[in-house]
Amino acid sequence: MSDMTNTAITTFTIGELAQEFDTTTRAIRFYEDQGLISPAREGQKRIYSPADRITIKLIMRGKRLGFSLAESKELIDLYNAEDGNRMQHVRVLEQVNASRERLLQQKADIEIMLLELEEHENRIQADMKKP
Amino acid sequence: MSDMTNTAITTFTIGELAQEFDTTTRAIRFYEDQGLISPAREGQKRIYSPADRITIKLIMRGKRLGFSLAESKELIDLYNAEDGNRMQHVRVLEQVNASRERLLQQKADIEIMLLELEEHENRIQADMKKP
DNA sequence: CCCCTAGTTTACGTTAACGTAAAGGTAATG
DNA sequence: CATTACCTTTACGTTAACGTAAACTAGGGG
Repeated sequence: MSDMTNTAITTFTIGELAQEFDTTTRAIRFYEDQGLISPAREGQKRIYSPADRITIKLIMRGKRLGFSLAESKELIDLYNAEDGNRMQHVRVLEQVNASRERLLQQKADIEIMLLELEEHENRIQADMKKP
Repeated sequence: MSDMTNTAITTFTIGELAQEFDTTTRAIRFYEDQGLISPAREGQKRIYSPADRITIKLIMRGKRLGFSLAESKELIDLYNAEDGNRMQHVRVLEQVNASRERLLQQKADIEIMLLELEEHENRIQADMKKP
């Protein structure tokens, strides 16, 4: 154990997170560069908190859905905006709705593509029994 | 009417399709360059068939889901592979399953993000009533 | 005949999201 | 004490997906 004074806070190294999310340390540093995460430092070394880890998880999920890093950053900033006055709140709610609509559109696209895949699969399987 | 000998086949110009799919002629020509479509020609001019139009629709849907053009091309080739022997069929079915799994993963990601958005929205709306 | 619109090719420019290489610091380990 | 395993910064390279500009053609209108 490295430090008994620590109150048992789980932290992660950049290598651990890279492995867990099947990415590279270069990528994770790049996300920091773009302002999506700001891990603590212990000397030179980056120390990632559970919250940082969640943020990376969100980034990866965004990537799977074709979100750009800029878009993911918007979402992250959205969730991190604790200090809201009413003006901010309204804008945040608008952003939430915009994101929701995008996701629903994607969901609809997925349903269509799944149906088309199934149709195609059926045609092929029918084709395999015939000649 | 341009030609009475034509048997009433609907065709499209590149400009029409660019408008319909809210993109540019440059983009559509690029897709051709990458081998995703091969429109007919009338002299120099590209003439797009309904099938070409469907292909472009598929490309656009793919883009909304974060598919690269290479990935969309795979799907298009998948659908266009009418001339299948059994070897081909097996590979096609594998491809279909791979695509399906990807889409299901995306769908799961979307459900999670929708839930998170809703949670966040609730927190904010609760926050707006308090102080 | 001139202009306008819509098409064409060719080619260089641009942005995002890292990859890759170089050069170095640090801590444990044989 | 030298090696190994991770970490660091800096910086140039790369790929995808077009954007943008230049220069040209073809057809219809006034």
